Amino acid sequence: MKRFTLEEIAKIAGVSRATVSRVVNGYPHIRPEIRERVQTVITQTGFRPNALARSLVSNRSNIIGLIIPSVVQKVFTDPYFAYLIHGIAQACNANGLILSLYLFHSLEEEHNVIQTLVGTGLVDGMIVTADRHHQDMVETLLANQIPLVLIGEPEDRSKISYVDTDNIAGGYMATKHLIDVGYRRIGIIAAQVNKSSDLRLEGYRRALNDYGIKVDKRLIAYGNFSQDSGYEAVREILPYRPEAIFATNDAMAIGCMRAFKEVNISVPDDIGIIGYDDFPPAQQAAPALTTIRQPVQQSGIEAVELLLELLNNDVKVPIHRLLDNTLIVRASTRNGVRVESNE
Amino acid sequence: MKRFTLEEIAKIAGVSRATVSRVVNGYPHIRPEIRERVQTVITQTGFRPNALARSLVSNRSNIIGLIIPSVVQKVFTDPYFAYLIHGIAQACNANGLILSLYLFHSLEEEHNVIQTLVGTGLVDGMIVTADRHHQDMVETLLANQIPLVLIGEPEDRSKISYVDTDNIAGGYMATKHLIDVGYRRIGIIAAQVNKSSDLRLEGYRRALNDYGIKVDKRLIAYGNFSQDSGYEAVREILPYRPEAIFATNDAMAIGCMRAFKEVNISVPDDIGIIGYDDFPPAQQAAPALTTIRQPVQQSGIEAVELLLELLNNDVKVPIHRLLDNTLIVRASTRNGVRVESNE
DNA sequence: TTGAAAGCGCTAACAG
DNA sequence: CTGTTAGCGCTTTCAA
Repeated sequence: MKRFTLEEIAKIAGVSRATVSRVVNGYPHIRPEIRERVQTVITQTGFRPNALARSLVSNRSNIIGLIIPSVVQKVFTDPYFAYLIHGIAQACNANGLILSLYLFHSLEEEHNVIQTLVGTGLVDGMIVTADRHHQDMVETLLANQIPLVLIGEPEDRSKISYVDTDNIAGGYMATKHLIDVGYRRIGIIAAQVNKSSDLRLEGYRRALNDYGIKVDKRLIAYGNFSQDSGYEAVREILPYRPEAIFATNDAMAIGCMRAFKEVNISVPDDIGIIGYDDFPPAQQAAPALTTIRQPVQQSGIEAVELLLELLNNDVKVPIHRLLDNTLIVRASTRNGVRVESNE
Repeated sequence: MKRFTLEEIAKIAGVSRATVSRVVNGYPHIRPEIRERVQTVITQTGFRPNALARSLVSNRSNIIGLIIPSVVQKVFTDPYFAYLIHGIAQACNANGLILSLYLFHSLEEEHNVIQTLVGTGLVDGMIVTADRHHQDMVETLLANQIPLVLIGEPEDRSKISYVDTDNIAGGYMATKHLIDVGYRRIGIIAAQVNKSSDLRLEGYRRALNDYGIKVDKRLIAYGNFSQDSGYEAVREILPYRPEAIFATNDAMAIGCMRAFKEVNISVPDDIGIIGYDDFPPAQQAAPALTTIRQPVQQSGIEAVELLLELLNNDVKVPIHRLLDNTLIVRASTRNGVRVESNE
């Protein structure tokens, strides 16, 4: 299939290049018969305007970049990124955007690629998955005036737009649920040096405060979001006889359940447990895990749409978008204020 | 940081636009002092040539597309894709290519996106992960003369370039290992309607033939690459007393081991088992799984490099690149021709 | 409502 | 060795 240019289409249709351009772009004031004539030639030839030429004059490439400054292995195995990319790709397709993906295997590579990219005008904007170790890259992007949306709350919220799920509210919701169904001594397994987990922990604190329950430090332990770390961490808490545990992600919650099983503590009768994420393993756990569902895919969509707004109405102030989570009650927390077990 | 153009740099440096272009592109015959003067201005201004303008005139965007016509959820949870994308991204970074990612959530979306993309000259070429259900998309790409490299062997090998790991050799190698260490009645758990598995099965057949072992149909069963399916499938074979099982992926092999455990068959003494892939779960299995390691990341790299060759020396004949696998001996197959167990 | 012409920022002959 | 010039394919005034 030969590639045609505007010029050629114009000649075939016996009109000017400008006219063809107008029908291609849906400009309204064109004599119907002309429009039709041109249209016919376009379909017959299979003409598609050259994206590069278009971009050059319009100064918009319709390409956005997604930067994932993490270990590749981790990224593509973590359901979080699956949902996120799912949402981003979906929104790109819906808005006629091309998604370009930036993955790095070393900081040096990251630096080089970003440096050679920036300033070339290739991408209209960037989405960066938050990671506190890559502040300088974000600075570079910002310095080069590349519209930017972060996924996840950054350290410094003042100058960057981001979308995130509402982790404080989520942590609050999880803790409140435990309180609602009657648990009082509530432990938490948080994650070290992780902003999201920090915020969920903050929600936990606020909920306890609001319900007049004192925060007991001995009921707070830390893991690293892995199942094993949950298993380890909860054993530090167990001696202090918690009635329920809030793990700041599902994997750690499942690790907790493994620990309970080993010492014959039954869920949810002896102890309640709630996770966070609601990725597939939560449902498959036995008993099925009560958890907080994050709208991860939706945050991908929102990120693209926010970026689009940034591009279109050059807003200067950073915009922050927080998405609501949902409490998913399953079998790992007890039902109402029931006290006795079924067995 | 203001964006400069060649023209502006030229004016500042007191030379012509062409000269600046030449130093930017490393053209050799330039008076050193001029080169240096221009270079200085470039670094001072932070000038980067506009990628779009460059692409327009050179007719090369240096953007390649990666099309993954599968369910997004599956893709980003499967370690196979993690390694593959790892390799592709790495090769792109190394070769100054931009990677654009095409994910679809419906056939309609796939069709629309491909249609609007094709013919715009935005991408120089495409890498498509093989999937036998998307032949028409491949046809469209081909019809539009978009240089194409498939990952995995397609149904019709005649007209498309592809890279794959050598599945026949891998299947042969796995089977031969089982024979080498003394197993004779060797069963296989293959996967339905999967080209890779078919080829591995073919390797199994050839190995048995070469060693004078008759293929026994009762020792062949099929799963779908999931752990559960391996668990189910192997139970069909067990009544026929296999001495060893070759599962055409690790997940099914692990499913088999679960089945063995339930009926108290011990690995590797009562039965040997070998998997295929060597993704992390293989190592973590107990006993650790003997398996065939596929160079998946390397196939990503090779795919990019092959595409690059296609782009540069417009070769017309399809090129096929088969990568070698490695036998990884662990604890799930016995050692040498040892017969008695350790226990 | 349409065409002519300028120009987006760059590269690549072609002169000199 | 360097500058001039002519585009790459498109959009967009500006006239007509």
